Amino acid sequence: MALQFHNTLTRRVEPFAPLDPDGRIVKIYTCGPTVYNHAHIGNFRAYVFEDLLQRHLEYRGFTVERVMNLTDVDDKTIRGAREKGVPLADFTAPFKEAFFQDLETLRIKPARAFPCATDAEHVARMIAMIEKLVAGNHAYQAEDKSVYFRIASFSDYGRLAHLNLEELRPSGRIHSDEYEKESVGDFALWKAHDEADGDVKWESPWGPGRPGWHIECSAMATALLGNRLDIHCGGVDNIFPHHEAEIAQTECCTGEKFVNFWMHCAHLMVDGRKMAKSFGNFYTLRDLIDKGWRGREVRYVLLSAHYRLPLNFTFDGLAGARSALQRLDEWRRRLAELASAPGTGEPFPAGDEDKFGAALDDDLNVSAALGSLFDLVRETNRAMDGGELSPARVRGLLDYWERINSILRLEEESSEIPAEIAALLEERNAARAAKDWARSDVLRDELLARGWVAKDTKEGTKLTRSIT
RNA sequence: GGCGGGGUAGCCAAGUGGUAAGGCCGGGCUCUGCAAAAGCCCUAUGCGUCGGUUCGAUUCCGACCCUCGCCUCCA
Repeated sequence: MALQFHNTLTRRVEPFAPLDPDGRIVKIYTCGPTVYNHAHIGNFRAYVFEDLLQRHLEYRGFTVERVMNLTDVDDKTIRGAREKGVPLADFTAPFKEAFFQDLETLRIKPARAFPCATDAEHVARMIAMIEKLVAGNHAYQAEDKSVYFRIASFSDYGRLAHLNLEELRPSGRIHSDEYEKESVGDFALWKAHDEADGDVKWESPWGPGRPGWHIECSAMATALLGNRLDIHCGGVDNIFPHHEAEIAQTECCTGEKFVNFWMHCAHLMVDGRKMAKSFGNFYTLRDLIDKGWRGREVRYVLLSAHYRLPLNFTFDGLAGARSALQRLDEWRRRLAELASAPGTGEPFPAGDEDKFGAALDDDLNVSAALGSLFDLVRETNRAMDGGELSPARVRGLLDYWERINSILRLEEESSEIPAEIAALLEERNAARAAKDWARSDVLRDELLARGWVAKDTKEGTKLTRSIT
């Protein structure tokens, strides 16, 4: 099956082909976090989905150029800095650093660039774009000195979200100052400085102020990737208004179609309901790590359901992920032992029977892909039990695992056995050889206390790290 | 009110106009000094409800119920 993805613009699954005339480079822009706190696992669902997308494209031979922005100026960051009494940059810096650590914990491949909204060159570009929009009659300065995009000037506005602008119902999120706009749907490109912003301001042709949220993505995406993108990702809640606004601004500036494929992932829920601090079901990645869960376990949970379906996150699910991963670990370890003798691998899968890759080609059907992997695990375990797997075949299977793991990145943490642990193991082996079971059991407990599980198998005792 | 996701075993979750992948849990077996671990095997006459089309519907059509979300700075 040819590679195909769901496109929010058309609400259809469409064959994917990059803009690159050589068909090699894929340009992706992904909306990143607002750094006013630690990102929560719902945020990371989107980033893990984007990671899966990138890695699968790479599996298929594309070179992915991906950019992810960091929003480091907005109402929330300004408020946070004020409450703490520190400059904005000092307030956001630790959250930026934490975010990068979290990406690493979840084994998310870093983007090629992580531009920040406050980067001088990007602020300059935002201002330049706004000037162009004003000159082109797509934007205007209102009485409150802010500059707004005139949605009436862009006939496609509402196309991505499939919203009929006449039927929009006012919500509580509209601020009182917005009646200064020509239309209630007009959104801010440049926000005039006010008291609450403190010293957070940039000079502009419209007076001091700061960029609106939407324009930052348009400026940074076009600056780093060009006027046209292959794919733009985000959570479904970004469809409207954020991505709608991005299309309007960017296309009015460039006169070109901004994005070919819009891909949005559904929300994460926790225990069957929206994650919210008031429900007591709000978790950052750090909360889970502190509870003893591993990054790859969280990654597995976030990865294992299709990205366009709501994902219900539970601790039962996390425990299930742990068990499933151990099954994969054990399988890989068995293969590795059987493959230890040198030799040539027998290519696997034979021909084009790559069910795993084929499933992902179909709009990242990761559930089907994992299903095929576990089928393979069971079949080959059975063959290994019966001693029917040749070393060459085993090496081929290991090679296949390496390839699909370049997408999944679910391998176990490498665990070198420390000398003292090895010494305890030696001692226990001696006790067992002497059939001194009491001593053997004491040493097993000792190993366990130090975080290692001893398993006596017919090939001898094996050590693995205990969980938590 | 408008727009859009979902409802498949105890839990999570693929999928198809022809009789339900996979994972977790549970049960059985094997291995084993014991234990643990691991491996194998088993586990939905059923796919929200009610109608319709069809030789045949979980799949297509219609109505309805439930649930989650978006509707102007939430991934």
